[in-house]
Order: sequence, then C-alpha cells, then structure tokens
Amino acid sequence: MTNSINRRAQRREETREKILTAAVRVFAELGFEAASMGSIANRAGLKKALVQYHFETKLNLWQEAVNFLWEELHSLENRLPRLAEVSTRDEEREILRQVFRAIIDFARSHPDWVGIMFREASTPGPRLDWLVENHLKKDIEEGSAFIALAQSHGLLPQGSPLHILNIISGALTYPLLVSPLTKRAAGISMASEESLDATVDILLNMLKP
Amino acid sequence: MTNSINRRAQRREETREKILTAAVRVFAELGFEAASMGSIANRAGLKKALVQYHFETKLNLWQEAVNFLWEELHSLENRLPRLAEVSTRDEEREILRQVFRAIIDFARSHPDWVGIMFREASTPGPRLDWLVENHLKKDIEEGSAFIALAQSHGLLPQGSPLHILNIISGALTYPLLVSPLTKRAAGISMASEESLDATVDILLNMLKP
DNA sequence: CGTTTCACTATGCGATCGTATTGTCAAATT
DNA sequence: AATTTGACAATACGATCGCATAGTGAAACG
Repeated sequence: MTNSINRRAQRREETREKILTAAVRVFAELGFEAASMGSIANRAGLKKALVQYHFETKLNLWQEAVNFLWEELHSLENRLPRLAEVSTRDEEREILRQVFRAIIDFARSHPDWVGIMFREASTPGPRLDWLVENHLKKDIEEGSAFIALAQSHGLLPQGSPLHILNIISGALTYPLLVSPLTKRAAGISMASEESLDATVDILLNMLKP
Repeated sequence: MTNSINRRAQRREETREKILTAAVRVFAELGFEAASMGSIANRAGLKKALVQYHFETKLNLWQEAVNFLWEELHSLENRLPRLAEVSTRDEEREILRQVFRAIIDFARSHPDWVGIMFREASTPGPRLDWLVENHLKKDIEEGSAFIALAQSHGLLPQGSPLHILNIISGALTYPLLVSPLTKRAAGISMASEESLDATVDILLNMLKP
C-alpha cells in the first residue's frame, strides 16, 4: 500500500461506473434476457471482454447494476418521510398532494428504476427473489408504514395498507409507464408537467370529492 | 375444391392454433426479443422449422399471435358497454363496482394480454406503432368514451377522460401485474378473490368516501 | 391410379449469445 | 532498476438465435 493517488484504482472505478450506468439503462429498456453483454459494452463505449472482466457473469452484472441504481436513489428518497413528520398540521390535503407529486416525480426522473421494477416484479424467479430480499422487502415495508401513518391522520381511507400502496402506485406509475402508447395513440405526452399535475389533481379529487 | 372434410386444412388450422397459443404465452412472459422461435415451438410440442413454415418471420408470428389474442378477447369484452346502457338507473355505485370488477376480472383471467400490453406499451418502436394502429387506438377510444359517459352520469370526477382511464387502469391492473412481487415480499396473493374484492372496495371508497 | 399439392422435417447458414483463455503493456511494488 | 501486478484486448469456444433450402411422405386431385 503505497500512498495517495492510486491511478489504477481510480481508473478502475471510473470504468466500473461507466459500465454500471450503461447496464442499468439497457437492463431497464430490454429486460434481463434481451439485454446482452455486448450491447451494454457498446453503450458504455467499451469492449465486451472488459465488462466480463469487471463483472464475471451476466447475473452478477445485473445484481451490481441494481445495487448501483438503488444507491443512486436512496440519497434522493428522503422526501417522503419528512412529509410524514409534518403531517400533524392542518392542510393535510396539500401534504397528500406533495406526496403524490413526490412519487410521480420520482417515477418520471428515474425511468430506469420503473423499467426494472415492472419487468422483474411481474415474473417469478431467482432474480425477483434476490430483488425482494435485498431491496424491495424493505421498500415495501416502509411504503406500507407510510400508508398506515397517512391513514391514522385521516388522509387515506381504511383498508390494507399494502393494497392501498399498490393502488396508489399503480394509479401514479401506470400513466408514465404507458406514456409511449398514449403519445402514439392520442398524441398526448403523459410525462409533461401539465399531465402530471392533471393526474395528481384527478387522483386527489377521487380521494375527497 | 373437392368436398367436405378437408383433413389437410383441418390439421393445418389445428397446428396453427397450437403455435399461436404457445406464442402468445411466451411473448407475454418473455417479451419479443427474449422470446425465441425455438422456445415457442417447444412450448407447442412442435419443431422449430414448422413454426417458421406457418409464420415466415418472427415479427409476423408476433403480429398473428396478437391478432389471435385480441380475437379471443373481443368475444368476452361485451360486458362493459352493456353496463353503460343501464347506467341511467339509480344505484350508480353498484354499477361502478361491477365495471371495476369486470376490468379486474378481465386482467386476471387474461395475464397474456396484460403481459403483452405492459411490455409493448412502455417501449416506443415499430411494434407499438403496429399495435396502436391495429388494436389499441380503437380500444383507447372506446375506453375514453366510456369514461366520458360515466362522467356525464356523475359516476366519475371531471377531468380528461384519457387521464382518468389511465389512472383507473393503473390502479386496477398494477396490483395484478406485480402480484409475484407482493406474494414474495409479503406472502399475500393479490390475484385471490378476497384481494380483488378488497382492491375494488378501496378504490370505490376512494371515489366516494 | 398416376400426379400434384402441401404439411412437415432435416440440415445448415451466418450472426450473436455468454463465457473462458491468453496475451499485452503501463502502473505499482520491492 | 528489476519485477510483479492488474486493467484491458484479442480471440475462440459451444450454444442458440432467426432464417433459408432441400427433401419426404401422405392427402387431395384429375
């Protein structure tokens, strides 16, 4: 262990991040099976053998890419809990709107996360098992707890928090997921600022008309 | 053109249907790129070359499989319009419940349709274009018209029918789509009869609490 | 009954898949 | 300065991909 600036380790980390960034994108766009080591390497502007060198197997690359993605996100995710703390205030409705906006903004600004989620969550298998064990179990528990908290403040109707979490997630995420379809079929961009506002408005109106 | 029972044409149609049935399943499970002619042939218990013989190219097989799937469905789809006609009656809430149940039952009993929809609707490209032009454009128009009708009867809040269609579709479909995840993470089967009832109940409570 | 049609099979093409092996050359170590 | 390490590249492996071509044999035809 000589000293300070290890040019090798630095370069290693740089290319690893390049690869992981590309991997997250390709996995989200194409899904695990359709994504190839070669296409990921091309996306990163590197050689296929180099990807294999840094992340031995394709499954391992997928896992490390998912970890990389989750790390990126957890630093920005602290918006929801903070809102829960303030929820003793009066204007609960405005709080709910902010929560919805936070969810929908998160989904829009992280299409990779949405893509990987939808692809893996809908197919049983070892990858879903791994994803649940390492990330989603905790995320779902936190989400359910937040729903329960909102219920105790009278912000949401009674019922299984898990079901409500799914319903709200679906109502807010689905429009974004199928936005290519909506754009093609009706010419309307679901990811536009106006459409997001409209979606949140409608959902809020549904909740307390 | 000799007479009646053409054993050849009959057998041809049989194997074509076998292939299409298998193709729908595999395309829904894996998506277009990851699904292979070989795996589809295996699923159907036939030889790969036979699939290639009946449906020249993979894209063509996909299109015919989608047509095959839509034909299956349109015979069962007539439930929603009928409900709209009766919606001049009083118990509008019960009608809305039935509509929600119809949508959610449809999604549960046709996972292939849900799978193909989610996979293709989220990725721009020639397949989505084809899908919109040949099936979805009409479906979306009908869905939006139905939402507008429900709005005119005071069953749904005001706002863009397309947005509301997306929100409701997401709220009802998402829980089923990610049911493998929910099952794994919380041990709860979202596709069970109780869960479906609970989901509809909650969404109804959201609409008019 | 002889001939044609056609559902189906066998085989192989070039490309690409994930993976493994070996080589190269500059950076790090002694 | 000599040696070892390690990031990266070149190349090849068998398997499988979508697709094409040449058969085979029974059903349909005149």
